[in-house]
Amino acid sequence: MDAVTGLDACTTREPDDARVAATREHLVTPDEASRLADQFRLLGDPTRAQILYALLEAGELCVCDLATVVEVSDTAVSHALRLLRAARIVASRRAGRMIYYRLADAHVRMLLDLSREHLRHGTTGDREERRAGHA
Amino acid sequence: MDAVTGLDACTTREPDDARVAATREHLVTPDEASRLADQFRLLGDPTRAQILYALLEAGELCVCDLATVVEVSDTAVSHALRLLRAARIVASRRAGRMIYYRLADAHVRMLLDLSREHLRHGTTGDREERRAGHA
DNA sequence: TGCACACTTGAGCATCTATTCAGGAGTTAC
DNA sequence: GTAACTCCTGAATAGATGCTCAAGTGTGCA
Repeated sequence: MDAVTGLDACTTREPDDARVAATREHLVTPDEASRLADQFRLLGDPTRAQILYALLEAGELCVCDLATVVEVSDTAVSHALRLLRAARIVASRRAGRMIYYRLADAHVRMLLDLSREHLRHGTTGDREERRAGHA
Repeated sequence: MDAVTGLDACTTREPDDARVAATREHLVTPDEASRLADQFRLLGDPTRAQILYALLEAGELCVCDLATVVEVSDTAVSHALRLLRAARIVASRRAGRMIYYRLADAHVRMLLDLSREHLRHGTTGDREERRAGHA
């Protein structure tokens, strides 16, 4: 299994041992990758995305208003918020019989804003890696 | 359906019309939300996340090396890369019989880096919204 | 020309997910 | 107390997803 000595994995041939070893050195662990994927996956649903962007705009909204804005049932919103709350992506505050939700931290806001700008302004501030036109 | 006049959606009562209308004004469209969700969803799988972070570290890797690093079959990697390529999250370059993949643009790198730092350093540079301790 | 290699593609399948429906919990007002 | 209201929860179902297996494409080498 040692990547440096080169006796491993690929279906048929040995991989580029040095490069594999170097990459593995600083790579996120499977556990970290799994947690990162969990975070991204929660943003990866149209309903939840709309909820989050609505909160990004409004600051905070109750379940009822969120359901109106996003145009889905309040039950669906509640289920969505349950997942987002468990992942600490949103936070809540009770005011009477209403419960107001908001984005939990600046990180989420940055992520949402960054992605929205990327979507809207062509393909964001990259434009590198474009010299040769490969697939 | 007009949010300003307040004759709509919530299961039983009328929502906070002004707030709903104001939010809708600058909100991402359902179509935009859907495309944003598509992007996030592609990052929301442990295998794809590991692939992307491996590319973030290594710069570029062939399918074979990616399979070794991530410890999944080369077929699974290929399927994952197919989706990432279609979404222009990764780009490819052929060199002989190998095909090297890399992250397609700076935006993706920023997104991955931002999220990894957030995961590792507690809950990133937020720490606001923490005064009262609600759910 | 033929074979081996690196990668891709398609089908099949087990698993996960997002919604709806029905009912419950907590809050306010009477 | 009862009633109305906002939101939450659990079960059920239709649809999406990611893997494996088997076969196909394109490249390099003898």
